[in-house]
Amino acid sequence: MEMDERKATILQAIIRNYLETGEPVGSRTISKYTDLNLSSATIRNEMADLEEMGYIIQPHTSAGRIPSDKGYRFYVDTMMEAKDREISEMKKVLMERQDKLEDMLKGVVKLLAKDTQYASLITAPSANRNKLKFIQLSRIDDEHLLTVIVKEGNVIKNKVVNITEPVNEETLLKLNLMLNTQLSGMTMDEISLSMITGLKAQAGSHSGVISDVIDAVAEAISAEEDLKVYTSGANNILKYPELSDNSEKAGHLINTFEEREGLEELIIGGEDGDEAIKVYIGSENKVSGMEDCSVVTATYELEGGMKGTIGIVGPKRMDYDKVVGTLKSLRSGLDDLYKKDN
Amino acid sequence: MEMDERKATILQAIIRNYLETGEPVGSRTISKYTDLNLSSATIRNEMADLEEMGYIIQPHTSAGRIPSDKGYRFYVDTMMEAKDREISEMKKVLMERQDKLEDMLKGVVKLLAKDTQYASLITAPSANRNKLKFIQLSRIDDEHLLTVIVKEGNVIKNKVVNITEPVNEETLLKLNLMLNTQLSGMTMDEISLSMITGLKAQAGSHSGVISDVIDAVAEAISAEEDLKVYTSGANNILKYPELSDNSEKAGHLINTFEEREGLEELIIGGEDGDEAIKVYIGSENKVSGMEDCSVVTATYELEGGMKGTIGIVGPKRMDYDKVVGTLKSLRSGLDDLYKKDN
DNA sequence: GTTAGCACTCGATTTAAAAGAGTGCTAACA
DNA sequence: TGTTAGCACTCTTTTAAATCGAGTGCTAAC
Repeated sequence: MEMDERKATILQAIIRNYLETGEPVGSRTISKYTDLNLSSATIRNEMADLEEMGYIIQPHTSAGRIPSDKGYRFYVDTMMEAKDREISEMKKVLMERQDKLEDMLKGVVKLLAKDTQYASLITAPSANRNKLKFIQLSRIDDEHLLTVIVKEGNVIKNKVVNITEPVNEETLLKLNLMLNTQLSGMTMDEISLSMITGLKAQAGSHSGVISDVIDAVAEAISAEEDLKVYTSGANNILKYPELSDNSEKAGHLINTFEEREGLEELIIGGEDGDEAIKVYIGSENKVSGMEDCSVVTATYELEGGMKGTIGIVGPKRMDYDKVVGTLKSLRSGLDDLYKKDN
Repeated sequence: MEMDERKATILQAIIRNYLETGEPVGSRTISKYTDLNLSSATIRNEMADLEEMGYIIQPHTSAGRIPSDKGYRFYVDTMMEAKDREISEMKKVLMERQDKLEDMLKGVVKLLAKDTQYASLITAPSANRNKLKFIQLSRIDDEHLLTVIVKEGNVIKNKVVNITEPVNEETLLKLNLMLNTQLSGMTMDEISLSMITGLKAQAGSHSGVISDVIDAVAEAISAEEDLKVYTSGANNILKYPELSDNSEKAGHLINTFEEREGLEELIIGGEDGDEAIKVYIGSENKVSGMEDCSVVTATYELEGGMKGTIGIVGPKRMDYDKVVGTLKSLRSGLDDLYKKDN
C-alpha cells in the first residue's frame, strides 16, 4: 500500500478539517468537503487504508478519524502552505525603537501570543560569541568595588565586589588598564581560565585584594549566560480542552511557563539544523509533559551573530500554516530591523 | 440579635470545617464537631440566626451553610490562631547568601508557593527613598556613553547614552566630579527637576553633548522604580475548583500572574496601615477578576528602610491561620537576616 | 473501481427514578 | 424557656435505562 495523490488529498482534507473543528471527521464530511466527487463509501475505503498506513486514528469504533503524529508530520512536511502572515501591530512595536531590548522582546512575545492564541516564548539573543568591549572597576566605598563589564552590542553586566581592605585610586587605575589591555576585544570563548590565572600572577605584586577582584571579574565573565526567556499567553493552554482536561498536566505546563524553567530544552538543537523553523509534533518533543503538544520554534539573528529563539507551544491540533507563517515573517522582521539599524 | 459566645463557637466550627472540606457544612456535623453537646436541632436554630445576621449563607435550600465574606472577616479578625510557621527549607534558602537579591527573592517566592499551595508573589524592596551613592560616566565608544548609577544598598542602574559627537576624557572627568558632588548622598525625592535644570545651566559652557548626558542621568534617576514582581505557583489556582471551574476567569488570573501586570494594585495601600499583615477577603479586594479570591499581604523591610511586599492569592476558602503564620515568620526572617548582615 | 444500502457499534444525550443530605417546623420535654 | 426528637419537604447528586446519532464496515449491485 502506498500513498497516492488521492489519498494525500483526502488526508489533507481530514487534517484541515480536524484543525478547524477539533472533532473527529467522518467520511461523509470529506465527501462534501473535497471536490473529488467521491461518495462517502469510497472515502471510507480510502480512510481505512490511511488508517492501516498509520496516518490517521479512530478514537473509537463509531467515530470519525483524527490525524496521528505521523499524519501531522506528513502534513507539515509536504502539504503545509505557510504564507507570510504579518501581525498587524507588529511593525509598530518593532518600530518603537525601545531603548531596552528587554521591553522589545516582551512586547513581541505578548503580541505573538495574542495573535496566535498559543503560549509563546522568546529568548533574548545570546551574546555568547560577543566580544568584550570594556571593563571598568570603580570604588563605591571602602568595602565595595563596582565592576562594570560592557560587551559588544552594549550588553552590560554589573557586579559588586566585597573587599576586605580599601583600594586606592592608583591601584584601581592600574587594574583597569591591565584588565582592558589584556581582555578587551576578546570573545568570551577566548578568555580561558589559564589566561585568568596569568592575570592573577601578573597582579601578584599588588595586595591580596587584587586577587579577589580578578576572581570576581572572572566569575562575571565566565558566568553562564543566563539565557533569558520571556513568555506570554500561558493561559491560552486552558483554551484547548485536549490540554486542559487533565488539569494536572495543564498545571504543569503553565508552571513551566511561569517559572520559565526547562524551556531551554525546547530550544536546544535549534543550532544544528539549517532549517530556520522547526516543528516538533507530540512525541517528537523531548520535554516531559509536552507529549500532547506541538512546538514550533524559529531562530532569529541580530547584528553581530547574536542568536535567539522564538517558540510557540500549543495543542497538536495547531494551526501550523498560520503559526509557521507568522514566525517566518516575524523572524525576518527582527532580522531586518536590527541589521538596518546598525 | 447579637453575637454571643455560643454563636461564635458554632460559626468558628462551621468555618474551620468548611476550610478543610470545601463542602457546605450541616447542623449534624457541627453537633458532633464541637464539644458543646448540643443536638443538631439546636444547632439548626443557631445557624438560622447566624444566617439572618449575615455570617453564613445557604447555597440552596437543602444544603448546609458556607461562610459569607462577613463570616470570613469575623473569623480572621477575632478567631484566627496564626501561630508562627517556619517553612523548613526557608532557613536554608535565606542562608545561602545569594549574591543576587533577585535569586533570593525568586527562591523565597517559589518556596512560599510550594509550602502554601497558593499563588504567591513578592516584590523587590523598593529603593525609592534610597540615597544616591555614586554616579559614573564612562566612554564606551565615540557614539555611546555608559552611565552607571549606584544607590544606597548598592542597587545599580545602567543606561547607555547615545551622543552625537565624541566627548573627551577631560570633559568626562569634570562631569563626573560635578554630578557626584552635587547629587551624591541625596535621596531620590530630593533631586528635584529644578536642581537638574540648575545642573544643566552650570554645565552650559560645555558642548551641547553635555545637556544630553544630564538629560539621560535625570531620566535614569527619576525613572519610575519598576517595582519588580516575582511570582510562583500560579498553577495552584487550578487546584481549587471554585476558581478553576470558570476557566475564563482562571485564565485571566493566571495571565495576571504570568504577565505580572496589575499585581501592583494588590500591594498598594500596604503603607498606610500599621498592621504588617493584611487580609483582603473576596469583594474587599479591589483588583478586578479577584472577587472570588482572598489575598494576604505582608510588608517586609530590609536595611535602609527598603520595603517590599509578599503576597498570597488563593480561594476565599483559604487556610488563613497557616498563611498568616507563614507570612509572619517569613517576614521576620527576611528582616532579621538582612539587619544582621549589614 | 464506485456506490447505495443496511446492520451494527459505541459514545453522547436525555429522561426517569432513587438516594441522600439537610432544613424548617411542630410538639413534647426538663 | 431552652432543648430536642421527629417528620415532611426541598433540592442536589447519583444511578440506571432508554434513546439518539454519527459513523463505520461490509455486501451486493452498478
